[in-house]
Amino acid sequence: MDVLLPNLKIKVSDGLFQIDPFTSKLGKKIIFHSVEMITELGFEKFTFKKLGEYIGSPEASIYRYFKSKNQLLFYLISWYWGWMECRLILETANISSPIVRLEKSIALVLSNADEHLVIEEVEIYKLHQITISESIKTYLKKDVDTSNKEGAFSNYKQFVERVSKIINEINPDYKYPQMLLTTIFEGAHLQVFFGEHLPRLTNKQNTPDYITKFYINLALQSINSSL
Amino acid sequence: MDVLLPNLKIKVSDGLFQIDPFTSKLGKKIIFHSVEMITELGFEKFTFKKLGEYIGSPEASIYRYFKSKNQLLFYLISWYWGWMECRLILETANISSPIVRLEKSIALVLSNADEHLVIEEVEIYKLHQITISESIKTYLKKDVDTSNKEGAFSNYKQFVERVSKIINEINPDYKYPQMLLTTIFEGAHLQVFFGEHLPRLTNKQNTPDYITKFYINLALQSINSSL
DNA sequence: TTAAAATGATAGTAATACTATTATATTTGC
DNA sequence: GCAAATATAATAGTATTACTATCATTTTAA
Repeated sequence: MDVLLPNLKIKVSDGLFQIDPFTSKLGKKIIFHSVEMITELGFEKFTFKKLGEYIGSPEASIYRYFKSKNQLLFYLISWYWGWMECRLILETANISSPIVRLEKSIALVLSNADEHLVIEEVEIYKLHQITISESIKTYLKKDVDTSNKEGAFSNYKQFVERVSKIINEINPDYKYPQMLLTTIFEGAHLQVFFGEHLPRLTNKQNTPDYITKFYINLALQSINSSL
Repeated sequence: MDVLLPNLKIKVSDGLFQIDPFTSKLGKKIIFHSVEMITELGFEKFTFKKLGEYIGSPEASIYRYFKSKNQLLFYLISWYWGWMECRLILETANISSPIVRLEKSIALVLSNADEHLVIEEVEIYKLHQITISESIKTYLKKDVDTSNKEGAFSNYKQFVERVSKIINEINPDYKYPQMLLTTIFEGAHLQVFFGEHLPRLTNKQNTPDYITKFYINLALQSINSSL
């Protein structure tokens, strides 16, 4: 896909960085290696000091790109949803059936990229894992309203919005598209996590796409019910 | 209800405390005021130092009851699910229809208590709010397997288990009761939060119980589908 | 070529999440 | 009622975190 979209530039709200990291070598190193380190350590144990040591730059230089490690995480996850929207557009183009488009959208959220795919210095596979375990934590905070104003969730909202419209093509009277979709997207990420760590909270199956199928069924049932 | 169940003692795994807080005055103060402070400050900005200053005891004394602030949060949320299971048992007793029992179970997760209800030093209303915004964060961590072994999620799993059985009464062939329920419970908490802070990610209605109705419908549709 | 901008090197700060030690209350068993 | 055991208070200390500040040096752009 990097071959197909060579001039792709994912948009991220400018409240999510101090200097656009893609404008310099150091910026790109910050992106690439922060994704690596957060995947490995988890966000909590990740620090700018460790990142600085790893890439051979002082902490202070990283702070010129991102004012806090929270801002960096917002940036990465926002980039992820921007990237997901691109994929969504591509993968649903030229499909007339809204049901099929919805199915593809749900499958997309659960599908990870090839393990070695790197777009714009971003290791997609690792960023997907970060999103699964960290994204929900970014809004469940006391200062969510501030983060929201800085644009932390714009790309996610836009993604949800786009899929909502597909739902309303299927059933124009359906009243809960956003509610249904966030239930599905957040639920889907959670089931992946439960499957690995808390199996009694899910129903893991041998087929690789049981989660996708479950949520596609859930969506279609709800959309077509007379709620 | 405190009148109905005067001898109620909620069980919490003994990996979630160092000394049972209900065995002493100080312990009870820790529980009561930590619930207050976490509600007010959010868990991140809550510290044992602040709590100690507030209740007039040194930090070190609190550490004898809970080895970390994480352990205290696990304790509180575990207590919450223990309490919820009690309510579940009471509220579904003597109801023969499993569909009605399931409906009551879902409604229960979304219903908050009276604002001034205090059981065993716990302000239920505030603990419900803590659970909404903090519980999901407690498992999405790198050390989830350790916390799990310490019993951090036992009460939640048991609650889910109990409701799962109701689902299987409705449809013995249904394969995904846990997956459906965690989707609903976590989703329900999230929609409450979105309704207050990120309205574009939900579909808030004027009726107070629109979330409950949405999830009850979702559950019944899925359980009766031939998935 | 020069000045502006970015980066590096280094230092410092307040707060966090604890641990350790010793003194003083409080409770319990006899 | 009193000693022994136990719980709590008072105080100090540590490594780490999440930054901020300053100034020298390198890189880049006009």
